[in-house]
Amino acid sequence: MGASKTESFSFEQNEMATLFKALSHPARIAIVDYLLTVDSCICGDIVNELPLAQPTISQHLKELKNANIIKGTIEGTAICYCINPDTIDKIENHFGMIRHKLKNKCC
Amino acid sequence: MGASKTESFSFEQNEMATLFKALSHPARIAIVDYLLTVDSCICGDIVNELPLAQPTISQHLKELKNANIIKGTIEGTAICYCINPDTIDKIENHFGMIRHKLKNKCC
DNA sequence: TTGTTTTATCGTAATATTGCAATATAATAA
DNA sequence: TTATTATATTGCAATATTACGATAAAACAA
Repeated sequence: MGASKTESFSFEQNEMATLFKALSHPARIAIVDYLLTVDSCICGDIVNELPLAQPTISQHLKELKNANIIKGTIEGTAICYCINPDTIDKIENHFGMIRHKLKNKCC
Repeated sequence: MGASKTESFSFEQNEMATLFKALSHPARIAIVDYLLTVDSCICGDIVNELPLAQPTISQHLKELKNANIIKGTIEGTAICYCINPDTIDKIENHFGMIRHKLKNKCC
């Protein structure tokens, strides 16, 4: 064993787990943070911003892109990455649901 | 290589990454879901609810506990787990911040 | 005490993630 | 065309995660 038993869980559960997994690394949190501080959706100077090698950043960007947390558009030789607000909405809604269910609970 | 370069990132970035990592597995999402559906904070019949062996559930519960997403109180031989609303708050605040910074952005 | 029930831990195999050097690809410039 | 720049992919070593059988520990009952 060792692999996750994803087939045992619902689509929604797997979907949320995938979103959280994409955000489960400090470098990827830092990338999201950085994309939020720059006013325009600046591209690969993320490599200059973070203490990781270019292939490593590229890999983290790919994971964020696969999870739909960011999207990238080609601009000449560069690629412009930015946050996907729809996915942020989806995560916020999930916590809204949790918050709602948590009302009138003990503990 | 292979280990995360956690020391290269801020406390907050590591903290959020740790929270998301705790939620990055469908079984742990399912545990949180289940704890939200039961009215009282029911304990280890999570084992009966999920298609995973007892040691595996115990391990997942430990990770959720370490991340402060759930807390457990001893009740005789059983242990009663429930959601920690403070941690839910913390995550919601993080997305509140993202939402706020995302206002007036292009892409 | 012994037995029962419930949860945690140990040990280990299978698999996944992280990080980077080397290399490849894509778009533009000269 | 060749060069340059920016990003992606490959390959691999180090490490982490997942899952579970076996076993231990903790709380109570008889």
